Amino acid sequence: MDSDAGSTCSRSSSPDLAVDSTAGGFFSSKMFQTYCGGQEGTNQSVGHLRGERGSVATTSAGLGGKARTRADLSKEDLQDLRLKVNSRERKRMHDLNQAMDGLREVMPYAHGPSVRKLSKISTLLLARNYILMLSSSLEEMKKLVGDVYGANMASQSRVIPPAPAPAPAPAPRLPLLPLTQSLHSLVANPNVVSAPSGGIPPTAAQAPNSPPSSGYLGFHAHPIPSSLLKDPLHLAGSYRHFPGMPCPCSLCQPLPASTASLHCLPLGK
DNA sequence: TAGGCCATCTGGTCCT
DNA sequence: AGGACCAGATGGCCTA
Repeated sequence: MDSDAGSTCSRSSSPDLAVDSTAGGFFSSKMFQTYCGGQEGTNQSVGHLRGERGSVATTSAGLGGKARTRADLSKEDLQDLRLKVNSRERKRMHDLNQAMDGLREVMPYAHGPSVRKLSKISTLLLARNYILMLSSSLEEMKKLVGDVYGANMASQSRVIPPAPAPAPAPAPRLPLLPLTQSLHSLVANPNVVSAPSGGIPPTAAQAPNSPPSSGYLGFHAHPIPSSLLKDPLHLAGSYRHFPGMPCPCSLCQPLPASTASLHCLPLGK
C-alpha cells in the first residue's frame, strides 16, 4: 500500500505527492492488484490483509440491494469505485490538514524553519487554551474599562466645568499581565526569560493572526520546547504552581465538564 | 530500537 | 444511490 515507492510521505500535512483529483492519482497498479484482483497470491507484506478485506467486500456483495448492485459491477467498475472513494477520502483529509495548518498559522508559537511543526493534538489543545486565555483576558479588560469609565463619569459629575476630553484609559497593563504570563506558560521553557514585570511587550495583545513576537515569547532561536509538546497545559512549565496558592493563570480556571477531560489527553513526546 | 506522528486505505454508518 | 464522516489497520519517517 503506502509502501509503494510513490508514497514516500513527507511529514508535511500536505504531502508532496502529486495527488491529482482524479481517481487514483498515485494509486499504484500493485495496489489495484492487491485489492481487486490480487487475492491470488500476489500479496506481500500487508497485501494479504487488504486482499482479505477486498474479498470481504466482494463476498458481502451478496447482502442487501446495495451489495447486489456492487456484485453486478465489473472488476473495472469496482476498481473505479474504490479509486473514487479513496480519492475523496484523501481530499477530505487534505482539506482537514489545510484547516489544521491554518490554525497553526494563527497560533502563538514561532513560525520558523527551525521550529518543529506542532502536532495535530498539540495544535488543538493549544488553540483551545489560547481561546480560553483570550476570553478571560477580554473579560478582565472589559471590567477594567468599565471601572475607569465609571470613575471618569463620577469625577465629571463632581466638577462643574466640563472636564477636558476624558483621559484615555490607561494601558491595560494589569489585566494583560495574566495573558502574557499565560503565553509564557503556553510556551513553557525553563530558558524563557520572563517578561519584565509591569512592562507589557507591545506585541502581547496582538491579534491572533499577528502572533506575539517570537523574541518576546522567548523561543526565537529555539525549536518548539519539548515541554510544550509534552505538556502544553503548562503543568510542568516555567509557570510554577505554588502549594496552596491558586494559579492566577486563566488556563487554570475551572473548565466546563464537557471539556475538562481534554486535560487528560496523552500528549505524546 | 521503541514510540510518536502521520498518510493512506478500507468498510461501516448516516445523511441528503 | 452517492457522498461525507468516522474509526481501525497498516507501514513509513523521525526522534529520543
